[in-house]
Amino acid sequence: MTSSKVTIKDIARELGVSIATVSRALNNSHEIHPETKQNILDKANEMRYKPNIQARNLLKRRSNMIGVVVPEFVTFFFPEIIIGIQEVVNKEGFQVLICQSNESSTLERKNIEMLEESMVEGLIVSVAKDTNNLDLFRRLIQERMPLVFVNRVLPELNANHVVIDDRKWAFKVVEHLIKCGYRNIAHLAGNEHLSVTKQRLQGYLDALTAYNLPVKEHLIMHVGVQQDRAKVGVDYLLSLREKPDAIFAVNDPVAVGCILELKKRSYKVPEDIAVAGFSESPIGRVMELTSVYQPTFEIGKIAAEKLLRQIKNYDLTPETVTLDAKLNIRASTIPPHKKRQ
Amino acid sequence: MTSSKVTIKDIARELGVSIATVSRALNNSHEIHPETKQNILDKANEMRYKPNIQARNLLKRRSNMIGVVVPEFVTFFFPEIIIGIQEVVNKEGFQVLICQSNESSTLERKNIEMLEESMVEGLIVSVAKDTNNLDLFRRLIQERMPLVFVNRVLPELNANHVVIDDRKWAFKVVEHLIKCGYRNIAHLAGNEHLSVTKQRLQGYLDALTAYNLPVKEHLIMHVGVQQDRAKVGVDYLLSLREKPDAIFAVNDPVAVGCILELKKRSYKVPEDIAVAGFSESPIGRVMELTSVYQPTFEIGKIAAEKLLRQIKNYDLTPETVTLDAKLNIRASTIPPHKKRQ
DNA sequence: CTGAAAGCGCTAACAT
DNA sequence: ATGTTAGCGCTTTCAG
Repeated sequence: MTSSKVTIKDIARELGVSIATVSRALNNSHEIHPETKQNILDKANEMRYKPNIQARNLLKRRSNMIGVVVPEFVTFFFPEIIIGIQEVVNKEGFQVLICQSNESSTLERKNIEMLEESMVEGLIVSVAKDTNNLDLFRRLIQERMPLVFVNRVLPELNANHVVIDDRKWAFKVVEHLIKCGYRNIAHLAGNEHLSVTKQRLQGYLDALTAYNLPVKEHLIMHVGVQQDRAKVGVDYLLSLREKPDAIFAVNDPVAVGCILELKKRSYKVPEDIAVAGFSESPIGRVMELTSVYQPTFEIGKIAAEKLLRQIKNYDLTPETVTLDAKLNIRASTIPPHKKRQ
Repeated sequence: MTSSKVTIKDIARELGVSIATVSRALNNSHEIHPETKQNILDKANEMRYKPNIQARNLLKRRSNMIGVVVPEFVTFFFPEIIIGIQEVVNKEGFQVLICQSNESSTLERKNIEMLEESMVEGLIVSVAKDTNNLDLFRRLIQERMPLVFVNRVLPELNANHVVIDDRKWAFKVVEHLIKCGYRNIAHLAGNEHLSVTKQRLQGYLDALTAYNLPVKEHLIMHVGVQQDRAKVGVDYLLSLREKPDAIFAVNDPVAVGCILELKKRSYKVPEDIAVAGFSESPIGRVMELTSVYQPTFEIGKIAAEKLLRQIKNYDLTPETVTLDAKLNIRASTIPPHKKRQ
């Protein structure tokens, strides 16, 4: 019934040749008579032969699979990275095993262990929001598992990283806000361990300093990276005596959450409070949210290329690739006619 | 270096036992002395032994992998279905190979062939918008490949399907519009071959008929399922002498596209034209779009369960599972105070 | 309770 | 150009 029952042995028996000859025909070796080759190919086709990859993989000690672990894949961001990855590795005959850690470092660990058991030849990882134990990754590196981090990376590790310059682009966002005349700019930051959180916060601080604005600690709050976390941030900021006139959120989900919360409280964006995000999302675009566009496909592609090179043992020196990005200014931060100053 | 170099042979040699004994210990067989077993387990641990799944799979003629092919996974919908799938099959020790056809039946075919080559034990598929050649699927069914369709199904095929009642829920959407007083309800339909297109169109027709409203062919247009396709639909509908007062779009992306296009032309939603979608999306929620919620996780879970049962040969009679859904009414269709009538 | 041996499907020397 | 043979790492009879 199932076609995968047919093996080269069957073809060999059927044609009265040896399995080696069949194998040669199937792998179009040159050391085979064209006629026998054609016969075998025809027969294989007729018998609906399908090679058993597992046998071949066992022999070659390969699996032709890589693993990808991301915090989630229900929003566009990681899926787009994954598409970039697939595009590159499929072309090289690799399959991709995709796991989502659901922002839990425990599940992340389990995923990675599952992927190891599945014998993936390499791993592309974007860590969960609470990942701060690096032992697992240290072990992987020590065991020479090809490994590339994307977006949410672990700079402490001597590994491959593919990122944008979060610090620089956060600076640009805040600089834009300052140039629009906003002076009391709050920052809703992400989870403390995350590389992107630290970098974007630093960019925010850089910009204030560069433009001689005071850093007000009470305008900075770590709320996390998810949309529903915006509420506590907005609640807090609006409770201040001196309310902010702009909010720079760690990412688009939080920024979108802010806009919704502000609207709920009848604050107008940007008239009363401007809002900017990061890692431009489709939903942010629809809401006219100022944000930083990340080249997601490109991130995936570059990460995949680096991983393949590592798998093939080309270059083994870990390296950080920093890709370009773009600040897109939209209605959520454009003040109506020289608002102030 | 690489831990996966250690085999049961190595452990056996190290301990002076046979590989059979090692195998027994590792598979906690009962026919082994507890002490030798413990020794072996300790040694395996010490040597960082990792079983070679491929060898085991080869022997057992399994792969422990299933394939999933969806049109895309950058919007929430299919990712959520996939999460449901993973949840079920991971628990059973299966891995999931995910492919996106990018709405192309050609790529869909390639994906499926790639998955076959990877020796997946079953397939969960949601077809591309232009899939109308069923030969590939007929072959799969004939070759007894376990197969479940979700959302975009092929009713012509005697296969497993997991869906909601698109016709019924489209009826409910249009019924709601009618009850709100809208009388000139247009339908922007999807690609003609798609099951969901046909069903939702039928539900639209059902509702008009049920409420004794005339079916106006010129208010129906097949535009496709992607957001950017809304433009041609809106252009057309607004060019009519008798413009519609409501639009029922085949899905949320098209509905969102409509709202954006209407706003661009200074039409107010819902005051000038109401808009309803289908398959509620996060972006739709933010835009206050009336839509039908689909139980995405559940769809994935049920599909996975059916597939596993097929793989294990439990029940082989193909079946269509119809899950419940929910109409969520939001601002995009609520007329301001008995608008008309 | 343990070991020897066969074999899953395939490739790659090594012969012929 | 083709066949023979030896495994890849593992499980599983079948003997002892």
